[in-house]
Amino acid sequence: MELLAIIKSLSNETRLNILKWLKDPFAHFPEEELSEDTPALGVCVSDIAEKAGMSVPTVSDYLKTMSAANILIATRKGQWTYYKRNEKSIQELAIYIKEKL
Amino acid sequence: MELLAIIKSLSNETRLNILKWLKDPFAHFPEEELSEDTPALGVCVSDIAEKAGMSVPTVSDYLKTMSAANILIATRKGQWTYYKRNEKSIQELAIYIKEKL
DNA sequence: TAGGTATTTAGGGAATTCCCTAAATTCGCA
DNA sequence: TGCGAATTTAGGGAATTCCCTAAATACCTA
Repeated sequence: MELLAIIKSLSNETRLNILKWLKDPFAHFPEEELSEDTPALGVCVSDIAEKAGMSVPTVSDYLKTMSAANILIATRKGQWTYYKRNEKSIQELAIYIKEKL
Repeated sequence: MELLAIIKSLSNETRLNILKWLKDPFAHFPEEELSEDTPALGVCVSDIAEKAGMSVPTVSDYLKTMSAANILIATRKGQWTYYKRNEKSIQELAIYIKEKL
């Protein structure tokens, strides 16, 4: 648990929004971009960039930062990289703040 | 709960340390600087700056940011401003992350 | 009211973060 | 093999954050 790295990875409005959107992709991304694999894989970079209204490279880097902090999980599948939340880490963060911070 | 403001107020190593030090002032500040009022009031700016090894104005500003985010509580007493943790807000943060983020 | 101590406000240089475009890389498929 | 689509890497201008010194303010006490 690198608390500072996690907090920094969340200290930006867009990145915080991404985390929230990924909590329920079906509520936040166009249905035609999603599939039955979405719950297991997450959402691909370009769909997240589109939703964020930002360039793909910027969002790619944001997602990389968040998975480096272990708050997102990346899965490469063919030419796509899918990102989903790391629910375990998010719960650990909550517990750390509650008990240790 | 302004989540982004709270996270930003914690996204710096020194500020995060301050929050941890204030969890147990008697373990982190010289005894002669503390008193029976410490648990109720917290620790004054210059003692925190000294512990952090940073200038008083810098730490004063950090503390102001953290109390603006409602994560610390300031009490002015004479010429001193004491800062203590806002345990309620910290618990709310943990709960928000656990349940809403 | 004058002087001393604690803090805050102002101002600014250095470092970091934000977020873009261009180029490079990765991978699927004809 | 070669083209097209998705992503990542590189490079950099603009904005923000970091954290200092100097000056101003607040408050106490003689």
